Amino acid sequence: MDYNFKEIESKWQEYWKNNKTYKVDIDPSRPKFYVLDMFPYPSGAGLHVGHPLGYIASDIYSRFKRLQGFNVLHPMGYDAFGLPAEQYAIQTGQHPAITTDINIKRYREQLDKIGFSYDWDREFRTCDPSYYKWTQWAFIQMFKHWYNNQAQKAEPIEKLIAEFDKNGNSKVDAVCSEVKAFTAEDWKSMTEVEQQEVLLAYRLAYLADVMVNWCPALGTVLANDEVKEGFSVRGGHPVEQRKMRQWCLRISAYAERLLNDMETLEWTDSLKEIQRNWIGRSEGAEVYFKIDGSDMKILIFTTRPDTIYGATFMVLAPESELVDELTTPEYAEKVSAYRDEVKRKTERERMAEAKKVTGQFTGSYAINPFTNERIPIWISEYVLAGYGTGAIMAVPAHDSRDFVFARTFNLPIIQTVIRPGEQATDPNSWSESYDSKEGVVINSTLINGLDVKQAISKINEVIESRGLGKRKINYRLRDAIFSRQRYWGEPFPVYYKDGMPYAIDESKLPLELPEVDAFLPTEKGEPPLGRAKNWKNADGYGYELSTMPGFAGSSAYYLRYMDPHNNNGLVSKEANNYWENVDLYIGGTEHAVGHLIYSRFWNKFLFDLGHVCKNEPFKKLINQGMIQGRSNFVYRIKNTNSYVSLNLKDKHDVTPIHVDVNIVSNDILDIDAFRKWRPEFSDAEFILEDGKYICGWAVEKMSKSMWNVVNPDVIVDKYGADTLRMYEMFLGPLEQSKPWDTNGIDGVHKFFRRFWRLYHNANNQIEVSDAEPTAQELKVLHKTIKKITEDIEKFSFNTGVSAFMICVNELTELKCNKRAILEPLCALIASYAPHIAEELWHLLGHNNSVCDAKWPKHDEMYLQESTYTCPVSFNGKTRFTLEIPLNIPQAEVEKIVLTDANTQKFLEGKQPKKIIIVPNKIVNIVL
RNA sequence: GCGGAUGUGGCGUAAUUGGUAGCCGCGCCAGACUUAGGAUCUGGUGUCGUGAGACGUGGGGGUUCGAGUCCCUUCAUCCGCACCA
Repeated sequence: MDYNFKEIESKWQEYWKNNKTYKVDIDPSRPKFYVLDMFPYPSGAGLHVGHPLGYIASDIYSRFKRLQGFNVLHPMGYDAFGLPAEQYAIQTGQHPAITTDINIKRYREQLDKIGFSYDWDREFRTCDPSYYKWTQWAFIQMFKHWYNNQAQKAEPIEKLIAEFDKNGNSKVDAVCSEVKAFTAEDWKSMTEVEQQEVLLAYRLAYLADVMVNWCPALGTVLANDEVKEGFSVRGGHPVEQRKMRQWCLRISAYAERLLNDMETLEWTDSLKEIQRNWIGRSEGAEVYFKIDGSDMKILIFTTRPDTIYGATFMVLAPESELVDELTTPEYAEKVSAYRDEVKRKTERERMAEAKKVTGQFTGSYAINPFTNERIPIWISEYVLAGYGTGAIMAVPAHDSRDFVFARTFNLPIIQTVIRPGEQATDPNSWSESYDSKEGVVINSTLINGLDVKQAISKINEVIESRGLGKRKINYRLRDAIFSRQRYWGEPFPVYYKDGMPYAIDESKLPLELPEVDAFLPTEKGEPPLGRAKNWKNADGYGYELSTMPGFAGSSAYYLRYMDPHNNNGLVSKEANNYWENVDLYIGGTEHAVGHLIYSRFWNKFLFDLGHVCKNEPFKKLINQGMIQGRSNFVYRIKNTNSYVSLNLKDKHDVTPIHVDVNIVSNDILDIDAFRKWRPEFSDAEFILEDGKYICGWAVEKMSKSMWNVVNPDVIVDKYGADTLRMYEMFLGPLEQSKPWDTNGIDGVHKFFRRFWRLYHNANNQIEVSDAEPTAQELKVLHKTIKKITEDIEKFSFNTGVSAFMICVNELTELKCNKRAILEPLCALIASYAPHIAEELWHLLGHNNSVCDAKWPKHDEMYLQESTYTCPVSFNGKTRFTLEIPLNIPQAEVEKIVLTDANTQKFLEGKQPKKIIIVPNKIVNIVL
C-alpha cells in the first residue's frame, strides 16, 4: 500500500501526545481564541459516526485559527453525573462511578483515534469532587445573594439584612417570592426561624413549596425542559404534578437580561426564537377585582386591559389558594369534586383533552372595577396556576378561550373592540371571538373611540391613578427547580437547623458524595442519601438529602477549562481576563432551552459578583445537524424463510426486516454474513436478481434498533481518521441533517491516495522538485488557498473538501510535484487531515509540527486572467460561449459578439431589439 | 393552532448571491491493464429525442433582457412551542 494511513496516524498521535503539541497556556503576546464543543455525557453505547461531526468541525476551525497565529483553547471533558448510570446501578448494583469511569475510558479511546487537537491536560469530569466543589461553591453564592431590581443585579444578602434592620422591606425592590410587608421593628422581633424563612423568599437559591413535575418511575422531580409532552425526556416515563418543598434557582430574576442580551449573540435566529419563546415576555397590567360582599380582592394579569369593560366573568386556576375562601357552601361539593378531578389528571391527559372545556362556578361574584357589574367567578383548568397570578378576567368577545368557555356555560359576551371601519355586531351571532390586536374601542366609557394601542396606555394610567393595579411585565420563564431525589449528583452544601437551611462554610468544600448501601429511596420515602451513614455536620445537623440536577455541573464548565486545576477558585482572574468567553461553540439543538439558558443565567450571576469578566458565555454558536442513519431492509416472503430481492418483492407478500448495514455494501447483501448473522437466518433462501440480493433502504434515526449504527472505530480502522474527518465534512453543510452512507467514503479515500501520490514517485518515495512553478500551477494553488480560507471562515466545510479535490485533480493533471506548490498545500490541508499533513510536512524536511506552520495567504496576482469565457444568450437562453478579453469597452464586446458566425446563425437574419452586456460576465441578445 | 427550517439527477450535494443549473463525490454504463479483483486508469452519465432540439431546481402565478436565487400563492417533509391571559 502506498498511503499507509494506519502507520502514519498512530505515529503522529503518539508524537502529539509525547510532545504535548496541543497544550496551551496563557500567552499575552498572541490573541486568544476559545473553541468549545458541547459537553458530552458519556453513555454506555459509545460514539456513533454522528457524534464527532461537530467535534471535527470545531477541530478544523481550532487548527485553522492556530495556523493563523491565535492561541487556541480547545478543551474536552465529561458531564458525568446523571440518570443513565444511576438507573444502571439500580438494575445491576454496580456503582455509578464505576459505570461512568468505564464509559469515559471508552469515549476517550474513540476520541483519540480521530486525531483531535484537544488539550487533554485540561480534561475534567463533573463527578470529580475537585470539580463539583465549584458547583457547590456557586450554589452557596446564589444562596447568599438576592436580586436587586433597582441595581439590576445580584447583591449580597447581608446588604438586605442591613436594610431590613433599618427600614424593613418596604423600600426593597427585589425579585422574590411572596412576602408580607414588615417594618424594621417587625424584623427585629422575628425569631431566627422566622427571619430565615423571610430571607429564603429573597435568596437566588431558595427552598419553596412548588408545583413540580414528579416522575414516579425515576423517583425524582424534573425541570420543565426535562419533560416533553407529559413524559420524561430521559426514559420516557409519565410525569405528574405535585407540590413539594424543593430547591429552586431564581432564574426569573434574569429574564429581561437573558432576553435583551441575546441581541449581542451570534446565534441562529431560530435558536434565539426558541429562547425568546421560552422566556415568554408579555407586557400587560395587574388589576385587582373586589369580591362582592367581602373585603377580599383577586389580582389578575392581563395583556389587554383595554378590554376590561368586556370582562363578564373571572376564572381562577383550580389550584389557587383563594378558591377555598371564594366557594360558597352550596357550591362546595361541586368545586371540591372538580378540583379533585383536575388533580387526578396527569399532565398527559390534560394535554390530550386540551380542546375540552371544563369548569365550575364557585358561587361568588366579583365587581368589574370599570362597569361595576357583578360578574361570576369560575374555576377552570385552562387557567394555569403558575402563570401570571393564576387568575384572569375573562373577555369572551376578544379571547378565543374565554369565548368558548362563555358559550359552554352560557355567560354573557360584550363586544368592546370593532374592526377598523366596521360596526358593532351582536356577539350572539358570532362563531368565534374577535382576537382584536387592532381596532377601535366601543362600549368602554373612558376609552371609547380610541384605537387599541392608545386605549391600553390610557386605561393603564387610569388603573394606576385609581390604585386598581399597575403595569406589569410577565414571563413564562419559571424558576428552575434544582432538587433531584437521586444519588448520582452533586450534594447540596447545605445543612438544616430547626428546619431551616444553612450553607456550610466554604472552607469545608467540597461536601463529598457519601457511599450508600443501595441507590434507592429509603423506606420512609427519602432520597437515596437518606441511607448514608453520618450524613450530617460536626454539630450533628443533617445535610440535605436531594442532589443537584444534570445542568448544575454543565452550567459553568466552560469557565473551568480556563483554569482547570485551580483549587482556590472556579477560575482565576488572570485566566478569565485572558480567555474571556467562548468564541465558537458547536453543538446540537437539543440544548436550546436547557443548558444554553441555564449557562447564560449562571454566567450572568457570576458576572454580577465580579467573578467573570463577560456577561455572556458563548459569543458565536453553531448548531450542527444530525447525522441520520441509512437503514437497509431484506424482504421476507410471509410465513417462509425466503427472502426476495428489492425489485422482485412486489410479486410477493413480504415483510420488510431491518438488516445490519455492516453486512450490506452498496445495497448488495452479503448473503453468507446474513446467514451467520442470526440463527434464524442460517437456512435462509434467497430469490436473487442478476445473481445479487439487492436491499431496500430508508433514512431513519441512527439507532441500535434500526441496525443502522455505524461506529467511527470501524471507519477509522478501514479508511483512517483523516478519511473519516474529511468524509464527515464532505457529507453536506454542517448545520443540515443528512444521512450517513458509508458507500460514499471511497471517493474521499481515493482523494487522499492521489494527494499522497503528488508528493511521491512511482516507488512511493518522497520526491518534490525545487523548480519554479508555472503560472498555471500557482493559479491552482492560490485559487485553492482563497477558497479554503473563505470556506473555513464561513463554516462551509463541505465545499472546502470539494475545493481540495479539485485542486488535487488539477495538480495531478499538471503532473506538479513542486515544493513551492505542495508545501503550502500541506499546511492548508493540515486542519482537515492533520495526520497525513504532519507526515508529509516532515517528509518535506521540517522538524516542527505542521500545527505550527503558517497559514498560506493567497495572492490575487496569480489569479488574474486576461480573457473570460462569455456565455452568449438569446432571449435568456445560452447558446454558445466566446473567449473575450476582460475589461474592454462594451462597444467592443458587442462588436466581437455580433460579428461572430454563431451569432449570425442564431439571429436568423433578424435585427436584435436590444443587447444586454454585463461587463466580464454575460451577453444577452433580445430578439 | 403559532413559530422556524428544508425541498435541485438514482443518492449526498454545488452554484461567484439576479447572469452558462448540476461543480465535487457516490452509484451506474463502456473501455484499458490484469495474477479476473469489491484494485487501478481512461471516457461517458439530468430527462425526452437517432438528431437538430425541447424540457428541467416540489406545484401554480408574477417581476426581469435574464429567476434555483426576488415577490405572491400553494403543497410536502422535518423540528420547536402549545390553553402563557
